[in-house]
Amino acid sequence: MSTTQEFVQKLRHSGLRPTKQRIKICEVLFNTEKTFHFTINELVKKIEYQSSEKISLATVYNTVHAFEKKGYLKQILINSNQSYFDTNISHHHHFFDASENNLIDINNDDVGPIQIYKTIPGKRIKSVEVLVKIDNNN
Amino acid sequence: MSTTQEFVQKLRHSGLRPTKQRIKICEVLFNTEKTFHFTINELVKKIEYQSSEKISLATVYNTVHAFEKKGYLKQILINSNQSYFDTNISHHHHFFDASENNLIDINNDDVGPIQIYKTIPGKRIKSVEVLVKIDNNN
DNA sequence: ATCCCTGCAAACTGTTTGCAAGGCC
DNA sequence: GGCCTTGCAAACAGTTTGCAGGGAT
Repeated sequence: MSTTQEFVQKLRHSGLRPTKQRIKICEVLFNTEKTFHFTINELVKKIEYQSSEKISLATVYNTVHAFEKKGYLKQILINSNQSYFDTNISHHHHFFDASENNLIDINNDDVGPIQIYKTIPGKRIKSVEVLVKIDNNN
Repeated sequence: MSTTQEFVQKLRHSGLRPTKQRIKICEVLFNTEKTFHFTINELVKKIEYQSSEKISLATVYNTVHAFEKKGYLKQILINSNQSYFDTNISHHHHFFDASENNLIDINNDDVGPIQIYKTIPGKRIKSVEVLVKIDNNN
């Protein structure tokens, strides 16, 4: 749990003005025990539900992208018509359950070391992400 | 290199009528030495370039999805506003070069065995895909 | 006072759909 | 002939943009 003051500082520290909307979005995103995945639409609904106030769609997009650029959110790499974001910014992997269109975290510890035996000249590895597709067991 | 006859048979065998458009798309997709990645738009342009005839966008979408369902194409799981497809249907992995928005294949042999130490009850692993993000080395 | 941010609507992009005309079996 | 397929345009969904008004410093 964080206080409003901490969010204000966090925003200031990133060069983002602590507006009412951004603070509200911080509360919805970061005032939880567990990290979670969301789409912009889900986030908008969550905001309305939690505060009975509405934040303009464009503002939500702006803010989410600003937070992603600052490293407070990660964009999830699955192919979908909509963008998924993750409040878990630690390095981790995902199960993608195709039968339910559901995404589940896998901790870095739950994946053995990965060897890549191919290199690209002039390029350096930035991250290695594993996507495990799963299915109903029948 | 394949002949038109082989494409006709391939289509027939899949329960798809061998129309002029589908045969043309087969030629563009499968009459190459190397496999490649593409978006629908790139494919449309490639068709126009190679045959100076235009195939309706809706037909290209239909056909690509039909081919994907039949296993002749794979959809690539990167996050982008557009869908990427791959004519390489063998199990393999990808480098994603963020600085150039470029996707490079990694053969299955070039990735060591991957251990997943987490299971989801009632679910079975269908595939494990690795996405290696790379960067300019400076 | 200045500059940044918000909110609305319009614009845009990739994709899907409905339907009439045409092609394959 | 019957059914599938094509092509066009319209519809659709998610996202971005332009701009006027409002808020933060």
